[in-house]
Amino acid sequence: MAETREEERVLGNASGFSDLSDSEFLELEETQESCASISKTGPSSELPEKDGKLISLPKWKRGLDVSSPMERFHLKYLYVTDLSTQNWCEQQMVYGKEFPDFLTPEKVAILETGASIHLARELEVHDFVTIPITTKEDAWATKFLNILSMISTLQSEGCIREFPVFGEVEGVLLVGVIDELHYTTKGELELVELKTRKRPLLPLEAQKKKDCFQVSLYKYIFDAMVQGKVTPASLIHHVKLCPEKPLEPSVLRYAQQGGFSVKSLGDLMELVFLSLTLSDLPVIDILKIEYIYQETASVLGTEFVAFEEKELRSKVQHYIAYWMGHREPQGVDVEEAWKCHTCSYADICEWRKDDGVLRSTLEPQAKKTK
DNA sequence: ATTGCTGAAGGG
Repeated sequence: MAETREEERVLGNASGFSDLSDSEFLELEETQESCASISKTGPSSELPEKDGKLISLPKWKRGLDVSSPMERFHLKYLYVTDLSTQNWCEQQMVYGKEFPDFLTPEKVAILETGASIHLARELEVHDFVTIPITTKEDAWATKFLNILSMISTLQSEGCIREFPVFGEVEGVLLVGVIDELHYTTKGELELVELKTRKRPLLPLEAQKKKDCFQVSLYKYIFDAMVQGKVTPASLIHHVKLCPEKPLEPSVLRYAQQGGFSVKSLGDLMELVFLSLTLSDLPVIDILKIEYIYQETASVLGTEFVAFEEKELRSKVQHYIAYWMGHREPQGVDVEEAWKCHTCSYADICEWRKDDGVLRSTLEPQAKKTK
């Protein structure tokens, strides 16, 4: 059941789209895979050498490099979880971008278990239909179709899962997915973020802090979307989308099946903008995090997060400053050096070696300049 | 080739 990048799932019948059979899409999917597979390259081959030295970029690119991390990593946007990882340890997040797939098998297993629990919950509220896509315009169009159907499901049935959000923050586009949105019996819009845990223990304060930051960021972006602050133009600019580029026929057909008379991505974006702002969607009233034990699914703890916009904004400003190249990345303070114990990059971490953790123990006042 | 590019989250 491996999925490829050339296909994209959209919501199935449960959400108001008419009943196109899965088999029809599956057939298309096979055809697509066979012709697109050659263009697919493997994961980055930039791995640490045996002697422990890192090779991140070819030598010719080093030294003269004055570009921002956004440019260096060829990023058009960031994920919400990039920033929450950055909240945990900025240096670790940077290594994660430089050397993806650096996780231990144990960690991978925990993450996979978490992912499958999330998937099972998503399947409780809607089905998947597979649609072949070829361009990023197709991918975004599929996302928009999902948003349109989810808005109507939320307003009619009161609960949706895996709602995509995006918006420009501090000059950078942030993209993410909200686990769950539902109306409470009091009619308030509540966000739920589910966190599964390997061991039946409550999260540490640092973990909670990071998760609170994550859900606060979701609210910030979602609210901006329903308030009309996220415009098609901004998205086109950041993602460098071509709103007039022809969409894959399968995507167009699916849009029409859903009753959306759009002929281009541009049309679809306008429709999403209108739907977001004119569907009487409220801002998010309640932010809730639920920690559950992976093995039994029993609830270990529930956190209600007080949304502090100013505090959130100043954190985001600080994080984005790194991405824009306005400051160097930093690792954790010595008080949080325990985080290094479970970090995949501890062995190669330059922050640990020189100016980071040790600096604050050895030379609390005077910073050494390299 | 000096040129390019992205399901997001997954847990600690």
